[in-house]
Amino acid sequence: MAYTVRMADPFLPWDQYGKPARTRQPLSREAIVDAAMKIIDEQGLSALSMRAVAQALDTGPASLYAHVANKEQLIDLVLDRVYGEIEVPEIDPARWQEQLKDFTRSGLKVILSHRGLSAAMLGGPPMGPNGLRLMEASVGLAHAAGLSEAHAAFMGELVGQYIAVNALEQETFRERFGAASEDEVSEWVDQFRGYLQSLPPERFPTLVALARSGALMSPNTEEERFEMGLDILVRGLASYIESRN
Amino acid sequence: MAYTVRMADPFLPWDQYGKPARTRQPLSREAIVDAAMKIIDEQGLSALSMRAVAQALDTGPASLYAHVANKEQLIDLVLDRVYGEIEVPEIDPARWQEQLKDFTRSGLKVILSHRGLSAAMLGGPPMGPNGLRLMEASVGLAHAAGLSEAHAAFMGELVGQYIAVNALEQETFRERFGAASEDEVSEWVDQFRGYLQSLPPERFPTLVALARSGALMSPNTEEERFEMGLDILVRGLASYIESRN
DNA sequence: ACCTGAACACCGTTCAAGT
DNA sequence: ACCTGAACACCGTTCAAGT
Repeated sequence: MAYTVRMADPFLPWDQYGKPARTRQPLSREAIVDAAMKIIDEQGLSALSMRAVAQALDTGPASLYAHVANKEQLIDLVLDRVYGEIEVPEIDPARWQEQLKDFTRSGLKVILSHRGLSAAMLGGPPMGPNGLRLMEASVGLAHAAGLSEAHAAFMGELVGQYIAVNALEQETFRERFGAASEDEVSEWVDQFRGYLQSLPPERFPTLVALARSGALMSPNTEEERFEMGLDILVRGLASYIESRN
Repeated sequence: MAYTVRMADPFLPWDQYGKPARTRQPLSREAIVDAAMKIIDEQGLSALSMRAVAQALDTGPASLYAHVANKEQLIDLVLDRVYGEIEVPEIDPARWQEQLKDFTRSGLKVILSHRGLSAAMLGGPPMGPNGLRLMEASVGLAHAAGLSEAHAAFMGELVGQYIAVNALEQETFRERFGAASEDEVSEWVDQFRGYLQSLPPERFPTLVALARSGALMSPNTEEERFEMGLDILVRGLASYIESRN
């Protein structure tokens, strides 16, 4: 067996007498969430494992379980921290439509800045402190728009789902074509268009017409698509509210 | 080493001369998809593993890779088969709203009957043969309603996302409370209501009012919630279409 | 061409043992 | 109370070898 240097060895000059050479900061829930967040931001949610978090903290995976119930809870904790980054509006009933849109846009931007986390948003309603803040904002907005609290609560969920689904869609698209150049993407689109054109027009009249019509999908960029869906959502809400009066 | 019975052993009485005793049907993509589907229906998508599929087919996991590129592709194949179970309407432009709603309802019902699969729906636009059939139906419906093909294509995606998100929500709810009795659920709701009531009313005015107002969420059942969201979606679409004329 | 056993490089979580 | 090493019971996928 080889001789290995131990921290407590009093003969090493860099070892300050009385305390161990390098006190690693002790494990804590906060430190664990920090480490998890860093992994997600750098490598995406799919790279998050209890083992990776443990390694970042220079310990073994089993040690994490003293501070966190399981991986699911850890992700929820990260998610709630991320929710804290989303700006919420001061509610102005007269401008609820524009405020709701801004809120949704800001939510999308934040969640997209933590790769892969959008998938975790669909795990259930946000129940952490920051999640409740968001709930209050969107439910409050819908309430100010004229919905009962109960209907407004449902509306808050719709908005959250809209953000999550859009973030997820944009992420999976980037994952599939992220490495590809613009040329490669448009080549792929051309191929797909060609495939649609080759379908039997009796059974697929609209898709064939679509392929022939030039643009495959008219809201073309991610942003245009997000905005169009958001417009439809807000229009639907406004129409629903009107129908109740 | 123990003597092990071999299929070709000519001395065993149940071994019919000339062909092996039990010719297992050969592996095929179809058989693999069958087996995967059975596992999903019985135990949910989370129980689907290449190893489980292989075991069901009495072989090793490596054998599957001669017929299927990877697990992701296998899930896509299962998904497309499930898409085949969804009924599509004969398009009648005058009734597009009701037809769209029926189509969405039928889609939800089918996807819910294959536990966990809804999560896979969010992996991208459906590109298999049955998926294209659905695309033609929803895009055709939106086109009949007055949208350009390109806008209609985007609309088709919205509908798919709405189905997926609702199925996913209902499934995660059942997963979390599926084992619980109605009493346990309502006890949990009461607890949550109490928590909301205890929040500082200055910072959470709407949530506190909501908790005090009795019903936590007004569309109460899964079905009511689905229908209300669907109503909002269709209203939004109708309003959007009108604004373009 | 298809199938196989064995291996690679991972997972989340538990548990007895240490401090 | 907190941390650890080791193990349990899994994963998806690859690869050389067999038929």
